[in-house]
Amino acid sequence: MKEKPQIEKNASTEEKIKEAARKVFTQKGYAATRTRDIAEESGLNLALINYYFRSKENLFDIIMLENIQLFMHSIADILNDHDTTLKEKISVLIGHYIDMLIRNPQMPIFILNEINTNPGKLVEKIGINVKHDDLFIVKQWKEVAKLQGLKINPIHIVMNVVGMTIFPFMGGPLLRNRTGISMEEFNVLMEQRKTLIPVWISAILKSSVE
Amino acid sequence: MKEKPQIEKNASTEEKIKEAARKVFTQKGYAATRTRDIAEESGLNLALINYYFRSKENLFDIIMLENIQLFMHSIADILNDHDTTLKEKISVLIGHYIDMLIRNPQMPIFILNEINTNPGKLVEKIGINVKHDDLFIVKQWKEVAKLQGLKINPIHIVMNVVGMTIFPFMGGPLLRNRTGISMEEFNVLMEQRKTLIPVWISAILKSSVE
DNA sequence: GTCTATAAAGTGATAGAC
DNA sequence: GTCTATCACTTTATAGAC
Repeated sequence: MKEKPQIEKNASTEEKIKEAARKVFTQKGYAATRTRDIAEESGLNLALINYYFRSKENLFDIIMLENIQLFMHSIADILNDHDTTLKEKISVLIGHYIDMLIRNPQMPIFILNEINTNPGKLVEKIGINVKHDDLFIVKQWKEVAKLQGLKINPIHIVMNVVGMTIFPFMGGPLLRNRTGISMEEFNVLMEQRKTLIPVWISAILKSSVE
Repeated sequence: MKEKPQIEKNASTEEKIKEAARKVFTQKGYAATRTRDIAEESGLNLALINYYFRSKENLFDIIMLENIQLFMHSIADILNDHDTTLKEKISVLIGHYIDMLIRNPQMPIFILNEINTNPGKLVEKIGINVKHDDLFIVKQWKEVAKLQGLKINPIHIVMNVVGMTIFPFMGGPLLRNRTGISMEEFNVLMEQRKTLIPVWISAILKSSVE
């Protein structure tokens, strides 16, 4: 996996602007960031932003699309892997996301807030490009559900996995403020959750037999 | 519990502005809302906003403080109730929040986003005003944990309860878009979760004995 | 490609009439 | 208290020199 440096020294001007924009947009949101902020953050001139990207909105769209692709990246591959069990898929997925969220803790709140603020505009850009029913994990779910007699809407399980994985990062700043735990301690807890959440999901499934 | 009408017809001018501001701020966030939006939404004049509230920021602070108080309201009472068990407290809390979130689904993303955007400014205003260790629920947790031999940091349980309860509302717009389920169907799922989440939490606790 | 200067449009806030 | 008109300032975007 390619590591992305905070501000690459010898990057092209275009790339410098994108990196700066990614940082500022993610931190302050679209409306609150000024093109001047991006220029300052990148150490470049204000006019260059329009020279390379034509407009603030266009630059934002590019950044956001990349963010979303990063978020969706490899999900389909994981969910469609024919060589892993259902449980294994869940574990891999959770580990994958927690790793990414430790590096980019502000991403989910940024993405969800922009979706919320601008309903319709962003949602259509998000596509796994795979029909749900074609995913191997759906077949596996149906098998397991039948075998174990699970009486539960799988959407609830999805909500639980995603909520338990992502939410702590969204509430992190507030939580750390209330409890006084440090960023390092917080990340240790998140690392623990990589192994804990799959266990909890198993327990939830066991409690959902009729 | 007092029901709050969307736009009260015979409300005072001050209250009309507050209602409009609450709506627009919650939908678009602080930076993206213009005082003109609030004026238009309230059906009143732009100048009245400054007449009654002096500035956009001051109005926002008032709205946000009320939102946070609504969010925190009665939590301490529930957590400190000497007449309910630990499990009952969790059930009451979840039901309380899901009811509120069905009415105000955008609230969490709004609040968390503003906290994220403006670190420090809002966090200090949020206070349960009760020392954690004084809460009766903490005592109950310790008892239960000792009795059942629970080996788990209670912060994980808090994250799970809050994440499973609140996150679905934050991801709701995206989820509905991807799955095609309607707002009504979504709310039915949320109603189900009032009883399901407590069961799941029990299952998680059972799986956490050493 | 990169910069300075400035146009063009928006935005929070207020003065002053009613 | 409420309105219209307007000021003062910010912000995006571009023209034009280098």
